[in-house]
Amino acid sequence: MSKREFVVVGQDGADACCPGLLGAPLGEERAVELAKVFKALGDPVRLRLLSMIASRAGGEVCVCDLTAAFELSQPTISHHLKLLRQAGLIDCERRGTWVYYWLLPEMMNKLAGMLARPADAVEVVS
Amino acid sequence: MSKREFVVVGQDGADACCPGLLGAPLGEERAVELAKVFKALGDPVRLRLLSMIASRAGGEVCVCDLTAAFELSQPTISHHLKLLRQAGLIDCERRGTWVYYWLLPEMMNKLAGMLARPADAVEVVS
DNA sequence: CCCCCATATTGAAGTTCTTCGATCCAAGAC
DNA sequence: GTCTTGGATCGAAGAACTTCAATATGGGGG
Repeated sequence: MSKREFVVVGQDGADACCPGLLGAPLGEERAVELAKVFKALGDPVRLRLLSMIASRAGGEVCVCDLTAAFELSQPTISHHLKLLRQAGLIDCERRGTWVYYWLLPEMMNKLAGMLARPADAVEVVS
Repeated sequence: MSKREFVVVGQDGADACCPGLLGAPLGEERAVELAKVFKALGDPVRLRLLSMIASRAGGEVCVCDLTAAFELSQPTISHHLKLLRQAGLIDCERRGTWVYYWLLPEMMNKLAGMLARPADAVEVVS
């Protein structure tokens, strides 16, 4: 067994996001947090929900439209939306009878930054 | 229920990657494929493994080093490495007694591109 | 040839995830 | 107030995931 050790760089404060996955070994805490978000993306239904929400022109989608787009029960869609919201990927608001969801681009940018190679990661134009 | 429909743009051929999550609603097939990759990233152990592999200077890591870095059994690490490999994120080769793993940057770039906003997505400098 | 070491595979136990039907809550219409 | 409709929550069933001990495989060394 080649005796080399891994120096962990991770956890540089609550929201400091920047070494990325590819720059230095991830600390366990940060890995647990990041994994929650990727896990939220790890389901076809949730990916399609997110994509529908993100690509809608006005920036907002009514739950009724989302539910109608799948052959799944309404509670199931509601559950997936909840997971996406808990992952920090979307948010919602009730307006009268309907509830509208929209994308939170910060989290998407953060993830994209984590995946990009260190050289490319700098470039997240907001 | 507001009667609007979603036009699916998805599946533009095997590996055409480009509308991204945020540009147009994802087709089911593409969602299923993408979800597999994100699911592979949705576990803290696998995230750390990937990060260790990606950040290692020489570009390659011996399994023995990876196994030593966790308090998990050797079969468990082996299983996680297999999932990462099946997701197209890493590859490996046996050289004598040891097996070495390395990152496949194409998949990382593809994912980063999917998450980036359409405007930003163009910029994957190889 | 037989033994040893590094990984992979198998099989099983416990946990978590996905989904549903049933039910509850919020808000508008009457 | 009562009714209706959109959406969230609850509880349960089945599938999938994580982990381990045991075992198999592949190569080098004696």
